[in-house]
Order: sequence, then structure tokens, then C-alpha cells
Amino acid sequence: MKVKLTKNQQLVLDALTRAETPQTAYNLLDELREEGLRAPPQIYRALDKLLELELVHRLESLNAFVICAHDHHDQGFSAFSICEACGKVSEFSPQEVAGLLQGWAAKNNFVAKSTTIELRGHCIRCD
Amino acid sequence: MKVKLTKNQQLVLDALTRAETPQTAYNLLDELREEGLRAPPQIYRALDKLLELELVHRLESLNAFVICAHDHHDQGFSAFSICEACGKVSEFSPQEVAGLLQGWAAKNNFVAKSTTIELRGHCIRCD
DNA sequence: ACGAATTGTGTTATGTTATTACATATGCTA
DNA sequence: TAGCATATGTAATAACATAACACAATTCGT
Repeated sequence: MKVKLTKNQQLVLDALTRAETPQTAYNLLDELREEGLRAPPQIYRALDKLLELELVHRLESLNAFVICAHDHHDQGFSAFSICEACGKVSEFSPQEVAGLLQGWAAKNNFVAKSTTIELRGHCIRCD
Repeated sequence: MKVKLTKNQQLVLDALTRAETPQTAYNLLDELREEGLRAPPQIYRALDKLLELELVHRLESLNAFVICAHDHHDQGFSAFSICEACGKVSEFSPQEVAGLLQGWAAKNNFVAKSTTIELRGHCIRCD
């Protein structure tokens, strides 16, 4: 399951690893211009691959991307809290929530391929 | 709590009521051109108001809008399943999920102002 | 009924996010 | 080493969203 990343993929992954907060594709493009990246598709293509490998996550409510925080992979399920003041994101893996949503889906004849859970609000430091 | 909608707000609400599937702002603009709407701000302003009144919901993973399905208002919490084949959306209100997420937030010193839950997948008819 | 304040409208322009299309390059594998 | 799949670079464009400004309609207090 080990995969060797290409140069652009590694550049984008590193940029997201350095970032304290979610980055948009255009943030990343600006950040990586000096590394030779010039156009949006270079960023989006790298992001697509990293998303597929689940090394990064997309935050739908921000149109932005974050590095995957930990080894939730087995659980295939992440939720995020997003502080609207400082921008910091926490990733967590609420198994019971997954179960409940799965239960709803089963009852309602829906097959979920992916689930987005994002809490917007304030962390304690920003209250 | 009864509010009289303005002409543009009513036009947008009606268009979303007629729609079987989520509509983007530009879909709505096209739909409502013959009613005299010409520019994006007219749509977005109406949508902002309707969102504030919770008569419509925004689907973050689609950048699109749906009519609010029922009286979840008291519960202040909605989740959505989105069929990627037919586009149909179901809205539901998983109270226990709300409780679990609230519990996580409390433990982690996070104050959630709003929560997005969206399941992407296939409904039974599209399997 | 009046004027002030608030809310909504119409419009142009622009900002932001994402994709299409196509030509070239790189690396794997038979 | 030829062929194929994957990745790259680039320009152009599509799709989603907001800023700014002038004016109109509505609401509210007196």
C-alpha cells in the first residue's frame, strides 16, 4: 500500500503539512510558485491524488484542504471542527455517529459512499 | 415569526419548490431570467435571506441549494443524503447524532454554531 | 402624514474556485 | 525497447460568489 508520490504531489503534501490552517488550491499555488508550479491544474491534480490516497481531506464548507491528521483510515470516516476565528481544524472519528448514519441509510435504502461532517464554530481560545 | 417575502425572495423560493433536485445559484438565475432577474447578486441576496429564515438549505458539497423539506426547525439540525446518480436529496434530522457531536464538542472545548452532514452515494433506485 | 432609517433592488465589474483541452514528458512492464 | 499508463506544463474558459454604488420601497417613531 506504500506509494511513491511524484514531485508535484509531494510539494503539495509538504505545503499542507507545514500549514497550520486549511489551504485553498490557490493558496497552495501561491505558496508553490517558487517551486515552479504555475497553473491551477497542477495543484488540483496533485490534490486529487492525495485525496484518493486519503493523505489529505477536503473541507467542503471552506473549499479548502487539510492534511490528514491521523490514522483514521481503517475507520474510513472523519469529522472536522473548524474554528471560524483562528481557522484551526480538528479531525476526529466518531464511530457511533458513523453507525447511526449507516443505520439511517440502511433503513432508507441509501448506499453512502462518502460522508461529510463539519462543525463550524469557535474553539475555546477564540471564545 | 411569519415573514412576508419580497418578490425576488418568493421567486427564488418558488423555483426551489418546483425543483426536484438541488439548484445552483446560476441554475436559478437561468430559470428566473424571464421573471426579470438578470444578475447573480439578485439570486444570492434572496438565497441569503431564505437561508436565514431556514426555508432553504445549502448543500456544501454541491454548492447548491434545496428547499427545506419539513419542520426540522425546532431541532435546528439537518442531515442530507445526496444520490450522485439521480440527484435526489433527502433531508433528515438525526437527533442522536446531534447529541454525540455536541458531546464531542463539549469535551473538546469547541462551540459549534452550525453543523454540516452530507452523505454522498446512491439511492436504491439508482443502484 | 412626515422624515429618517432600514431593507431591498438593479447593475457593472471583479474576485475566487475549478475544469477542459491539448501537447509533451516520464516511467513501468511485457 | 515499444507500448501504455500516468504525470506534467500551459492556455483558455467555466462555474461559483462578492464588492461597490446608485436608487427605490418599506417600516417605524413621532
